[in-house]
Amino acid sequence: MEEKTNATPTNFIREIIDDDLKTGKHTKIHTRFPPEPNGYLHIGHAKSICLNFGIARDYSGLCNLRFDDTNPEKEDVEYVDSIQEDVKWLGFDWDDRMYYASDYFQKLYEFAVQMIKDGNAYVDSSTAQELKDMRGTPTEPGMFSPFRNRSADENLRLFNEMKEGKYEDGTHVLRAKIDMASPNMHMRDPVVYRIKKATHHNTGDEWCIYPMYDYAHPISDWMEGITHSLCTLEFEVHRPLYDWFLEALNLKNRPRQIEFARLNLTYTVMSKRKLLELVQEGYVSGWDDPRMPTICGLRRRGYTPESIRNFADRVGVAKRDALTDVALLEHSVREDLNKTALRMMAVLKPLKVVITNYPDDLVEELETINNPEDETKGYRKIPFSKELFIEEEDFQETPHKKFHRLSPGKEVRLKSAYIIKCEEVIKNADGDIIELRCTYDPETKSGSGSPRSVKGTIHWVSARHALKAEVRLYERLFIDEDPAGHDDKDFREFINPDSLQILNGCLIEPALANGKAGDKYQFIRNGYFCVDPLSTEKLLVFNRTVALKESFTKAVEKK
RNA sequence: UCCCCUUUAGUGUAACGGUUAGCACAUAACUCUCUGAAAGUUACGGUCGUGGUUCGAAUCCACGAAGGGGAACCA
Repeated sequence: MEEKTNATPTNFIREIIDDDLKTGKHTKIHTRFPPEPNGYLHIGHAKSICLNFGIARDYSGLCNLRFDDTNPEKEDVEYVDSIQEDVKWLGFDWDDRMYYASDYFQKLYEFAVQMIKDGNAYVDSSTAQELKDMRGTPTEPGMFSPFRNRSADENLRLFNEMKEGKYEDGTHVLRAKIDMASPNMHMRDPVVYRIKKATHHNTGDEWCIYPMYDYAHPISDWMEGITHSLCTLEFEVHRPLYDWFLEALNLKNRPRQIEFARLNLTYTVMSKRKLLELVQEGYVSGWDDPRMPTICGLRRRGYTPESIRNFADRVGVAKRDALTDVALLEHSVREDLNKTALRMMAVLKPLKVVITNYPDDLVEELETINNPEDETKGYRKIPFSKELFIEEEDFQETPHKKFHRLSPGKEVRLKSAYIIKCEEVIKNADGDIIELRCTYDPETKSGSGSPRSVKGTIHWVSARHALKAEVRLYERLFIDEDPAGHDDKDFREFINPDSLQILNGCLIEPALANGKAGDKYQFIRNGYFCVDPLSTEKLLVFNRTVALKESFTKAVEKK
């Protein structure tokens, strides 16, 4: 369990850490995963979680979970709960180091007072619009606010009054005094505190002034003893500010911010706003819809934590914007499930087969292996009888030349059972095939050592013993590789109308009767499936996690 | 328009001045198979461009191009 054969590949961040360890800059590595509790975590967060917690694990360091909750209007406990659940589910543990940026509000306030005393911050009483107007543009420097030279005493008094709730939202802000002419807009006297008379999910009504991210983040990192503060590329231009606050407050043992490219996956969207729109506008059933790239969606879809961690390792970490092929994610689950999932017989689109020469009332209990990749998973019995169901598409009346399943006069092996031969095709008045009449060769029972072999082997269920089930097949949610990547088109235009297909008449082998939510199986020759949380004894519901790779249909389709 | 970042096969990533530029996924072919899966073998295919430095450049420099980010009292 401990030693991994497939070690996490190195990356530029690990190289920086190696170097910091070598030079003695640090002796212990400390990272953090700092989500804002304003939405559900998705696969992109999983990358960050695996990076931060993975580094802590590999360097015998620590990784904190910290809720970056400096904006009460957007945050909610619903999200802090789901985030904890998802991080744990992914297999990571923050021990007792779960923090909130809001835990630091008092300290943050004191540091702000210090900055005012040092002449590094001032209260600005301009309106938001005036602030915007004075900021200038990327090509033109900003202008000094008329409030920029208020005395420290006046600033202190005003800032305290802001805190005491004397002023309304938007009437004053605290600003860092930096450089209104900086080519980096973030350095043009950024807002440090704003007034928000809102109830905070953690601190309630204790505060009515809230620190901005740019200010709270470096200090929170510093207070937790973070050595490497990893974030995504869009914060690159914030780094000078991050460093500026640490410098202005003369803090020692400073954390270092390092940016990496966020994860993008083909055929999906990753922004919280877009995911929210998919939920709110009813394109999906909720945050945990199995088509969603959210952690809870992937979990419900049947993805395993192991497969997501392996995926994150394979994706790697770098600084260039990338669009990762979702096939890599799918490969990661297949790889994991192939080793762990029990094989089961399940017929999604049933076609009746009657074995005419099989005794009417005989039921044989045939033995089959649970997972050929893992002998220790053992064997089980499957009932076999005269009337069976096979997969509709495993029969072709006029077979394609390379088709080697069942067709008139041809033979096929029923997995773990017998070789059968199709003798007669029964059709209804409309000409639809409704039944196949076959004969079986009693000498070919599985495990009997029969020398006969046929090209095809198909799965089946016994009509009398099969259970009914609902099976949900999922396709990609979007028909475009990069639905959010078109300036001229809304991502909704690329929604795949056929991303969900519900099959109602599926028939599954009786061993599947007591599957519990989340149980994972391979339905032989069909794919990997898991029991949906909404599944009941009365109505078994399965989600297809991912189909098996299928070279035959692909080859045929190409012709 | 100004600032910052990035650029290696179809995709993702490695190589840190000296390797036939590696690995994974994808794709294709074959072998095997009581899953047309898995497994195994093979194939395919790459350093953004132009100059320069150097005995030697994916790697260093310059210029250019392309992509991304940046002007919330969001994170």
